[in-house]
Amino acid sequence: MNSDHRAGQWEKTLKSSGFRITEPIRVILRVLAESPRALGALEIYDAGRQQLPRLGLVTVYRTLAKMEEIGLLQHIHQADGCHRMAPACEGHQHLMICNRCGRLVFFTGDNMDSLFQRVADSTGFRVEDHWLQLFGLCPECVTSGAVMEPF
Amino acid sequence: MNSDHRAGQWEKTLKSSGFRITEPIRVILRVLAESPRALGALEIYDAGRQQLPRLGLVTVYRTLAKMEEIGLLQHIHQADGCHRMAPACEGHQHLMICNRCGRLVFFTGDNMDSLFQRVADSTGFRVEDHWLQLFGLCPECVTSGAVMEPF
DNA sequence: CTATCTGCAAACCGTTTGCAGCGTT
DNA sequence: AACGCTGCAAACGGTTTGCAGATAG
Repeated sequence: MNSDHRAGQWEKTLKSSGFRITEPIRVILRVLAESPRALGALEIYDAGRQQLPRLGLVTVYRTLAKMEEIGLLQHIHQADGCHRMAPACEGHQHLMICNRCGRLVFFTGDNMDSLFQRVADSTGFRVEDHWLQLFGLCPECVTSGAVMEPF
Repeated sequence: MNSDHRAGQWEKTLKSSGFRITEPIRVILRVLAESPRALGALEIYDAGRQQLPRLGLVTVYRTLAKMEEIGLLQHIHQADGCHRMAPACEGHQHLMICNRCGRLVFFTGDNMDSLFQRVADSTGFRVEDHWLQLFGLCPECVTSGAVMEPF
């Protein structure tokens, strides 16, 4: 299964970064890897406690911080705030977020460099990094009907 | 002066949206209009108290909320959080943020539609909205030397 | 065996709310 | 004169820290 594989990869990277692998961490990795959408710390905590009732919210925060630190996760910034986490983009990937179900879809926006070059030429700004997110409807929600409130 | 003009425009829009114009609000508008970079509520509070010592932090929050509600301001999402506010983008404008001094530069990214079309075609995702921010060095910081920590 | 990780409680920080009085309109 | 706006204090929600005990390596 794909999410098992992702969790396994994350575990390996954490271990090789010098972190110890414990049961709470394994549970958190599983919750994150199985979710099709970005999750807040409290959501991870709630889902995780179904597998490991003694799990603490603090452990969730500390694990998320480690994973973000070594580039496994990223904060997702949405209109309602910035507390959800998702797998990090790789290479030139960017994120699309479904306004209806919250599903994340990664895509590769390869040709932004010409835009950046144009902007740099016309403003004198030296572009070092960029941040692009698209919002809309994922294929499932396009076919299944009307637009609703997020989540 | 340009920032006076901007503050005046904001004041007019607030008034025509049914809000009353008071001294605290005028101070907050002035602080925002004069800043070349995005400001957090506490920063606005501190700057505002130099003009009006009895200004309350709560009033800052309430004024920012009104201004965001009627489309005058936007939240700026940066690596260190999402608590700073800046003038809203107009039309097809996007934002560049200087990694060194925080200066905001607006630019018009007119030709993103073809990218969105390509992404929509290849993923089935219906793109409804997008969000693009560039990070780098503003012209002043490019010429004045090395990259430093933000702010 | 030791350093790291854990969970709890409490601190912390940015933001919001209840309220009585003030000031715009 | 009426209603919105103000500032204060206190509540609030999300996140972080101090600590003593548990556990991975």
